[in-house]
This record gives sequence, C-alpha cells and structure tokens, in this order.
Amino acid sequence: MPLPPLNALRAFEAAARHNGFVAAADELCITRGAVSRHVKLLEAHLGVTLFRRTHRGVDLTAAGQRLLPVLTDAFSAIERETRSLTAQGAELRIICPPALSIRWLFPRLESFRRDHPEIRVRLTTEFYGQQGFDAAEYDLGISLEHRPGRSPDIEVQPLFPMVLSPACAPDLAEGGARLTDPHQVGAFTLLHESPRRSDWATWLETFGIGGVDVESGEVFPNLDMAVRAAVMGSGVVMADLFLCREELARGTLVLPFPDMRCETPEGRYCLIGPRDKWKDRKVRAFRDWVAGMSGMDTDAAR
Amino acid sequence: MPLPPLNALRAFEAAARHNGFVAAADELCITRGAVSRHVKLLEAHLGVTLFRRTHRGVDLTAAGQRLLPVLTDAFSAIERETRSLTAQGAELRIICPPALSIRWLFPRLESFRRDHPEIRVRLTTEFYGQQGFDAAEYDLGISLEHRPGRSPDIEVQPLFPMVLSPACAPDLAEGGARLTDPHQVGAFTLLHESPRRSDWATWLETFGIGGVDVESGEVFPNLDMAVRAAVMGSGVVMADLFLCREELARGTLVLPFPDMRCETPEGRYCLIGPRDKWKDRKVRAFRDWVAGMSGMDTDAAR
DNA sequence: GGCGTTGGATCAGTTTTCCTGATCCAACCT
DNA sequence: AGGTTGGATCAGGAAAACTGATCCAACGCC
Repeated sequence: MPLPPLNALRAFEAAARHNGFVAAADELCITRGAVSRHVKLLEAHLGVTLFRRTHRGVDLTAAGQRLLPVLTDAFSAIERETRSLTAQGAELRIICPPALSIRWLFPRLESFRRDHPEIRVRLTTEFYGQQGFDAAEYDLGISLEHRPGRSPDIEVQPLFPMVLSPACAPDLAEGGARLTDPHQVGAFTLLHESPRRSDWATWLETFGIGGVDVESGEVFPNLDMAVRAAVMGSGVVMADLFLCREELARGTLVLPFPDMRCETPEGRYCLIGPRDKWKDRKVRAFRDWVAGMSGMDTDAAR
Repeated sequence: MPLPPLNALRAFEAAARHNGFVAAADELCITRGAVSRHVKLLEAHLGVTLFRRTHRGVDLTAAGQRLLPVLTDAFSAIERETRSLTAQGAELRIICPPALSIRWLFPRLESFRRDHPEIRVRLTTEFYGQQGFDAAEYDLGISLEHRPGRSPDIEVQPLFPMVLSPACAPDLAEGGARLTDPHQVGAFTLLHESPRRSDWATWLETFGIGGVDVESGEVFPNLDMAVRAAVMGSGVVMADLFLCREELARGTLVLPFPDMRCETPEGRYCLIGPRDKWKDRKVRAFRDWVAGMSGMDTDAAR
C-alpha cells in the first residue's frame, strides 16, 4: 500500500502538535484553509477521524493520538539528518595524498581558514581509491597532471613540479662506504615511497642507470615515512625536492648527486575538481588561495 | 528549517533501496524521468550529492548512505501506522452501556458477524463520557431516545422500550417480613443501577409513593451488578423487564407488584450515530440487522 | 565494429496537487 | 448585539509533479 499524501501527513502532524490549524498554518507558511483541506484529505484517505473539532481548536481522537508520535518521530529524524547533510553540503571537501598533506597542505590550511572563516574545510588525508578521484565525495583533490584514467569532466589547475633526486643521511654520503657513484645506488638500501616503486624507476630510467634491482629495498606506505627512514640512515630515498625541503635545508638529508634531478612523466602536482563545481564560490576561493600560495612554492621547488 | 520536498525524499529512498531509478519508478508508479528529477532536486536542496551514477544504476555516496536508513525507518513506521489505521477505519465501532451490552447486544453479535463476515465490529462496553456520544470515536451507540444534550447531528433509530418494575429474590417477596405493600419498599434495601438513582425515583414518582428515602440503599456501577445483588437476596432492584427477562423466567427474581410497571421519561432504547455516517454501508448493515432483531425483542419486552 | 539493450538525463507540454483569498458559520466573550 | 477566533468550503490561480519523447553513455553480443 502506498504512503498517504505526505504533505497531508505533515499538515496533520503540525496541527496535532499545535492543537490547531491556525498555528500549524503559521509554522508551515500556508493558510488555515490549506491545513484544513490537508487534514480532511488525510482522514478520507485513511478512513478514520483524526481530530475532534472544537470552537477553539482541535483535539486528537484515539486514532489521531496513535498517529501523531509516529509522525513526529519520523519528521524529526528526517529534519535532523537533512539539516546535518545541508551543513555538510556547505563544507569544502578536499582529499590529499598523505605526504603532500602533512608536508604541504595541512600546515597551511590555517592560513586559508583565517582568510575564509566562512568556509568550513574538511581535509581527508588519503590516497584515492581504485577509481581515482571521487567527484561525488570530494570537491577538490591534489594529484599529478597526467595521471591516467582521469575522467574528462575533471578540471586541472597546475601547482608546482615534482622534482626527484636521491637523498640520504649525511654519513651515508660521506662515511666509509659512502655513496659517490650513481651507478652504485644498488649497493645501498633503496627506500620506496609506495608499492609501485615508480619514483626510483623513473629516476634510474631518466639517467640510464642499469643493473639496479628496483624490486629490492624497503617499501613504505607513503613518502613521508620513506623520508623519515632515510633521515635515520636506513638507506637512500628518491626524494621530492619540494616536500623534503626542510630536511635538505637542515642537513638531515643530503643529495649525493645534486645535479641529477628529474621530473616524473606524470607531470606537475595539480589541484583537481569536478567541472560542474569548478566555479562554485568556495572552490574558487580555495583555488585562488592555492594559486597565490603555490606561486611562491613553485619558485621554492626549483 | 523546513523539511525538504517530501516527495523527493520518497523518490530518493525508493531509488536507494533499489539501487536504480527504473525500479524505484515502478514501485512509485511514476516514470524514471520523474525519479531522476526528484533526486536532482533533493541534491540541489541539500547541497550534497547522494548518488554516484553508473551505467547500470546508481550507488550511494557517503551522504546518501547516511540519509537512507533514516528515511527507510521513517517511511516504514509511517506506512505501518497508516496501514493499521486504515484497517481500523474499516471497523464498525459501537459503544454500548454495560448492562445492555452484556445482557442484550454482546451475546447476539455472533449472529451479526455470521451474517456479515466482511464487517469487523469493535464493541466498546462502556457508558458515554461527560460529553455524551463521541461521533469522532464511534460509528454507533445505544442510548435512550430523549437523553438531553444530544447533538442535532445525531440520528436516532428506536429499538425497544425500557419498562421498569421492582424485582427481588422470591423469599424476599414471600418470607416472614415479605414485601407485599408498595408503600413499604422503603423498609427494604433499595438496589440502585447508578449513582443517579434515577430508575427508583421515576417509579416512585409514577405511582405517587412518598415517604421513601431514595438516597438510601446500595449503589452499583451498572444494572447488571444491581440485578445480581438482588438475586442474592440483598434487596429490591428497579428492574428493566427486558434486561432481567432471564431471571424472571427462571424465578430467581420475582415481581412483588407485577401490575405496577412504568417507562422512563427518557423514552425507548435506541441506536444512535452521526448523520454523516448514517448511510455508510456497514452502519446500514448493522441498523438493518438490529431492526430485524429488535422487532422480536420489542415484543418480548412487553 | 556495428547493433541492441539498459539506465540515467533533459525538457516541452500536460495534469495534478497545492495554495490563496474570500466568504461563511459556530461558539465564545464583552 | 457586536466583535473575535478558529475551522470549513470553494473558485481560481500557482506550483509541483508527471508523461512521453528524445538523447547519451556504457555495456554485451554477434
């Protein structure tokens, strides 16, 4: 059996809570005639009398008393959930890979929040799933320009380049069995930023260095952890010069081959988002903020 | 904040349960275009995306997954309650005073149910409240024709007369201090059928019998109990000859003054019901049935 | 690769629902 | 008697909902 007319249920519920049609009309922003008609319609539909009409309002019948709490609970639950979702709909939902988040975006978000107190940002620090960026779940993401399989409905705004070069602790570059010959990197522990091991593979291929087992070494779930292992002297990490700029500046990591830098074929870091939200006010605000900020960071990444 | 468009919520819920718009359209008896539009409208209203569209249907987003159980629970509860009320709306609701119910109507209802298996009768055995017959709660009632204060919107169908005469246990009429003089009824315990004591008052006034304290005696909540007390020899009850016909036939009650009978000024027993339901099919069926039955009972009440 | 199928999106036009504003009535109070 | 308040009703208009047609994307089958 189909539900009764939902607007009639809502009118009945309001009238019952207020013990009258006039107050219900006020709450629902309709006329008392409309409430009266809704209630009449509902009583006809159900075949029961819901109100006893008095000269000063209405009283609930036993049937009306049975129905009221069910409707009040139902509409209250719906109102709470939809209000919460509407609040969530007002959020700017951003997804960012872990290393990039913790080493670039997360610390800077305070600045954005200060510039835009009216925009509630929800940052998810996580890699994309199997299907890549999920436009249904996020307003914006950080990725690389030429990642394959991206939907044509996704806009791309370049940020700064991803420049790679091997990095290690100073004593690994200058100690006894120090790393001075690029063709000898295979003799050291390679520290990988992901199971794909793509960064080492890219660098070795770019400089035509063979005889290195790229399957060897240690794999970490993200670059941040691989970098921290390198700082501990555990091996050589294929560092992203921008993301590791603090370690390099501090000398906790050094570049054994500073002139041997390359970029990933997947292009620069970029901001991505669904085309239909690209001009959304809060998305625009974030894009503009990031453009201003990453201009400086782009220079710093050279 | 007002609720979102309720029909859009319903369309979303059905689509979410079915993982698709086509099946939802089937369930709701609308076209897939209508479902699509409802969902689009709801997403715009809430400012969140509820579905991920695929080529073979839709998947719920996290927001959609939050909203679905709330709506399913709400609509299920509403559907259950309104279905139950509709079933109740199909009932024939009758209210009858206790003695009349237990001594006349209740035992005969089986006959009506046999004649009309399609009509579900709900008999309430109770006196009316302060406001008299409640047309919002009951389809039919049993009363006396000329009860004061009755709404003009109530129809009346006469049944049989209410004939009064004193009745007592045989040994009270024939024992040592036996009841042989109507002017001596005050020497015995008067058994009253209600706090109003109206039946005794009526009889005494009809036959001009003075010197009897009508405030004396025992008061019972209804005639049935007063009659049973009389059968036990506790005193003299002002019996309704029709309702006490079994005790009189069996000799467990006797009439000390069989020629001294009167009727109440409030008229005959009658069936009452609201005018707007008087021609309702199930009300008609009951009225016809009662007319057939009470023709016989009217004769028996003489 | 072409064709057919299925499901979602869109829209002009139509239908249905909902609403307003006016009016009426009953029951109360002053 | 007159004024106030709340519910009932209805003609006419507005808004919501819907249909049917069309389009597109993504798949499976041949």
